[in-house]
Amino acid sequence: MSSTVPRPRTRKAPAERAAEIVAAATAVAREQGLSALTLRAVAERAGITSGLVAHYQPSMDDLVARVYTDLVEEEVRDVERVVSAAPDAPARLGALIDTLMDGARDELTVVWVEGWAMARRSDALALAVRGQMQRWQALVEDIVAAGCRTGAFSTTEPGEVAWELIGMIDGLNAQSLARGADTTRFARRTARAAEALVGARPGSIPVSA
Amino acid sequence: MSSTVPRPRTRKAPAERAAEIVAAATAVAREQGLSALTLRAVAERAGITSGLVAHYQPSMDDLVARVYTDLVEEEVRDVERVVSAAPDAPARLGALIDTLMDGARDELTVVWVEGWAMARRSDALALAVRGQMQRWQALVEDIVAAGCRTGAFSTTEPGEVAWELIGMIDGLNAQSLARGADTTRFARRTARAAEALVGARPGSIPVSA
DNA sequence: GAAGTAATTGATCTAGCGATCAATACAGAC
DNA sequence: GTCTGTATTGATCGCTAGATCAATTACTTC
Repeated sequence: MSSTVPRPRTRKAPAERAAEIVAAATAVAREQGLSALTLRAVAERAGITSGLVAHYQPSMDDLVARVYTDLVEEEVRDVERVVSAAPDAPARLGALIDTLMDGARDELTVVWVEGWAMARRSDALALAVRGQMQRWQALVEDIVAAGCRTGAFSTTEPGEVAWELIGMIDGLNAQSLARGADTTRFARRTARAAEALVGARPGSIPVSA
Repeated sequence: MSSTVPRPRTRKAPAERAAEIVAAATAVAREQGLSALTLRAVAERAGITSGLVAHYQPSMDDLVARVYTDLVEEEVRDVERVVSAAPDAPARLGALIDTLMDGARDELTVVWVEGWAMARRSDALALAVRGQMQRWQALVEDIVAAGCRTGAFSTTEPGEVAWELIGMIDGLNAQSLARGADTTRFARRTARAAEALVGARPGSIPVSA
């Protein structure tokens, strides 16, 4: 029976439509993870046909990489803003630990855990993941290097320490995701570990949690 | 043309065949990751039909969970053996860090990164992941608690510290996997962080790397 | 107001997934 | 040597994925 009523068409400028599609994809990824990014899921979210999504996106792999990049970039900017509000290097490192472990970022944790896994089958995504990791590393290295100049920290390898700090925090977030536990209670202890890594006086990195 | 030559049949005892299938699946997972565990991939590896794999495995989700459990359990036993060879708690913690970060476990890192990601869509796997995480935690907690009794460590929460140590190490391994970098160079620094966490004298946890 | 451009649809193709099952042929019991 | 139970095959179903494309229709332009 119900001879399908033809879907009303809304014709938009290519740039606008393309932006909408990326926005829809980003929303899907945020809510359901990167692996939920299918041609059809994005289309439904954007209120269009899967064919149109494909028309604007040469391949799904590319879209996934793009969305990953966008999401993480936004997070890095957020954290950058929070961190730069703190007065000195120890306070900044504390603020970094606080924000990254306050449990308000579970959606993003899902995104990059899936990103790590999926990157093994997608060159585009692998590239994106490596690129965003370097953003994080640069952000943290800046803080550590600044602390060294002040004399608050004393490591001779801020770059390496930065990698280690990120790895630690990411690992704890991923673990909490898998366990369904809260990351917050690890913040204080993580600050102690961070002091050892950057060579700061014990207790000099403040965390609020 | 080529009327397909019928495949020769080898009839085996159910228990034997079942074991073969699990073994084949484990091999596939080790070499290509958990996400490569398909009915057909396992069948090809075992030299049988996909139908037979399905016959012995009620569902693929279960097989994945089973393989995950087997692989991680084997790793835990390996590490347990290595660790118990060390004379005291600090040496054991050092040995733990050494083995887990010597780069010889990349295949396993792939397995549990994928495990974390896939667990979100498979209850059976989620259960397995949580179970194996607790195994790890128990192993590490034992070491930390022993160190506390000796006086080498001084934390009042060995269980929590154990979770944190595991999270750290896992995160660093996952990061190295994604970056294509070597984890080994983080071992020494990780030992310093571990000392801060367990409350040990700086430099008291030995690492060989 | 007409014409042409191109954004959009909807149907379709191929591929791979887990799962199911009638038919087959192997191995052990007698 | 024969029989019988069942391990095993091979074909198939239903589903979802990415991708492609002719047909359609909504805009812009003149």
